Amino acid sequence: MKRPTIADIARRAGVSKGAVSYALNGQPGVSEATRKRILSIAEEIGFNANSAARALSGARARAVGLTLCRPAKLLGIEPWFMGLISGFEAELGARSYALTLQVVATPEEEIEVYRRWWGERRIDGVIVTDIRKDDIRIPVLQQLQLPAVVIGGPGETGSIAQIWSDDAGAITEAVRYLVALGHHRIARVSGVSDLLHTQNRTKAFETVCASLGLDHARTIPADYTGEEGSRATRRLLIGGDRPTAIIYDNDVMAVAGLAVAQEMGLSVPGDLSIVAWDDSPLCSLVHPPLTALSRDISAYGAQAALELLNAIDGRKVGNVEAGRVHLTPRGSTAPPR
Amino acid sequence: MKRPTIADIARRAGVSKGAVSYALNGQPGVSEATRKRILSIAEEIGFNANSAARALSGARARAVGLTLCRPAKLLGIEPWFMGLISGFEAELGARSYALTLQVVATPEEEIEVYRRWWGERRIDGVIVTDIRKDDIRIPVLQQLQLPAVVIGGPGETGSIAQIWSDDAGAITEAVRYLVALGHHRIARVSGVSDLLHTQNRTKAFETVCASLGLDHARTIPADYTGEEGSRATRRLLIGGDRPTAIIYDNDVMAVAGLAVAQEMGLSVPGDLSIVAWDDSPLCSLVHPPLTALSRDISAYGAQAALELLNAIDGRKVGNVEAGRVHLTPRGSTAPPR
DNA sequence: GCGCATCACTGAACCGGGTAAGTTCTGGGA
DNA sequence: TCCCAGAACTTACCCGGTTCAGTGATGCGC
Repeated sequence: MKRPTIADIARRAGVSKGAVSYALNGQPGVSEATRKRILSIAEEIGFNANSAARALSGARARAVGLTLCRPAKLLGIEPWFMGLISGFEAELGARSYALTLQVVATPEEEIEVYRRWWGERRIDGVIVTDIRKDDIRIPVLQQLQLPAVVIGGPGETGSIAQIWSDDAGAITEAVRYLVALGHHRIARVSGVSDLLHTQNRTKAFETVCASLGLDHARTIPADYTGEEGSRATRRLLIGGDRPTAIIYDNDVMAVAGLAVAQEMGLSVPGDLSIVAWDDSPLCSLVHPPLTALSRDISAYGAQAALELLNAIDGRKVGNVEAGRVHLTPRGSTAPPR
Repeated sequence: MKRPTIADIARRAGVSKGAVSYALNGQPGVSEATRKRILSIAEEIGFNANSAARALSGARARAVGLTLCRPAKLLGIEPWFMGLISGFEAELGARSYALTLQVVATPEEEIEVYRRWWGERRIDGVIVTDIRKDDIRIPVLQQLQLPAVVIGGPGETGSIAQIWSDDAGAITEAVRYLVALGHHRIARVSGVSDLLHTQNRTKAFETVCASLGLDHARTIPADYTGEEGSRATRRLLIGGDRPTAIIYDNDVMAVAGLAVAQEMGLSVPGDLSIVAWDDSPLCSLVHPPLTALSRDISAYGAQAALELLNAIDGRKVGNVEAGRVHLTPRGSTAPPR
């Protein structure tokens, strides 16, 4: 089956290629009558512009790139990325931008992918996640002048757009809630510690605990995986002055922590209260369902995509705060016995 | 920063564009010495061929497409797709093929996306999942002559390559194992019932139960979500002759089923044994860890990508059985009390 | 009735690689 | 010495859109 081109349309409409191009793109230069005729022919023969030809002349690939830099094992189970991806799609799909995905192992490899994409003109911009302090990807993107949007922060991203959520406010709310329930010994199991948002959360956690006079507050670093979540939880629970509440930096570690508590014969929430960061169906799936810090990840992704499209179109972009994180109380939190 | 082109290389090497193209593609027509010189210049200035230009002349986009047709909520939590994606990437990345993703709501919309991709020449082939009986996507792909590989089955896909796993054998093994433990009342909570592999599993489940003389065997249809998993489990457990073992068609429903059992005060595996289809970190995360039907999803994806690349290159493709599914016993199965 | 602006369109160049066809040069055999 | 084969290139066109300069035709004001 032969793919129709604008030349086919031009022939049938009895006009030149140029006129067809103007008509299809809503440019001035053709009469309304001709435009209608051309559009109806295009519709009739099922015309879609060849993306390569368009990219070659117009310098717009109509695609954006996303790299996933997490071990495959974790990628699968963490709802975060898929939520983000659905959000992107909502905005991208509406403007028929494609999303190109690449799984990488390290930030260095990620930079290589950016360079390759840029050289190949394969994408018009990238979405950057898992931002670190003094992230080595930022200067490369600036040097390449590759439009980008950073998810996470707030941090220093120079001229690059940024979407972030108020992690400090959220963790403060969670700690205050636990204290209000009567907890005094609160611990936290954190995600990968060189990520910027982990550092922001840790700082905020320490600040609020200090201000409330909680002496036993401490953060055990982990890496978002269930294994590390279990290990950190065991370390916390076998100690003499074990915490009565634990806040986990993601849902996977929280579920793992719940399993450890059950395995040790502790009742949740009687002996231990659990709060998960990032609500997902996983949190309501287990028993008891987990109290969580919820945010609309999909909306977060949509907002990021929109910001990136703005950057690609050369419009002004900024430093945007995403929708609020709010606490969703469920069965895993209660006053300590 | 200007992107280097073959014209830049040609100028620096003192040869024509054509010679550079031959050299870079390993074609005959240039001397070994010139080829080396050209390659080293390309390396030095960080040349990457413009994918649009290449696609336009060579008619190869060096990208493959994948559509995800599941509600966003489920997409996030099911490890299956992300596992598959990592698998694809392993093969695609090695040949610098890109993976283009699109989230869709219905098979009809999926067909629209295929047509658009085809018209835009954006991709060289597609990976088709969630295959149904008399799937409406198959004839469209054949008509467009769009290279494709179908994941799932076995079923009728005509000339299109297919990767499938022995679901019938796996469910037979699971039932035999439960019977060997002493279970007689075994139920199953299935996935979306018009999917081909669900039907294959249901048929095999009925066959093996009949051959073993299990009268109480029954399948409750669900849809892979935690909500439906819970609902089906409740229906099964409140009945008079409640099953002593349940097999779930995915891990998410199995975890939800475990939570329902705990909520109803039933002990797992004392009062109820649970088997999950598709092992994932989620299964080892909960307490007790779930006995699962394991398969290497990532390898499954890699195999599919390889088969698709073969189809794109016009090589013969066939009907491939993926690695075996095997039973991984964990804490959620035991003899009934 | 003339000049000029505007509209509607055409023709051709262009983007950056791929490749068929043509050209030049070298060396070996008769 | 001449001829021819083959290597090592160059030239030029192709892919399918976009865009800019140019061309008639029309309308409008004076």
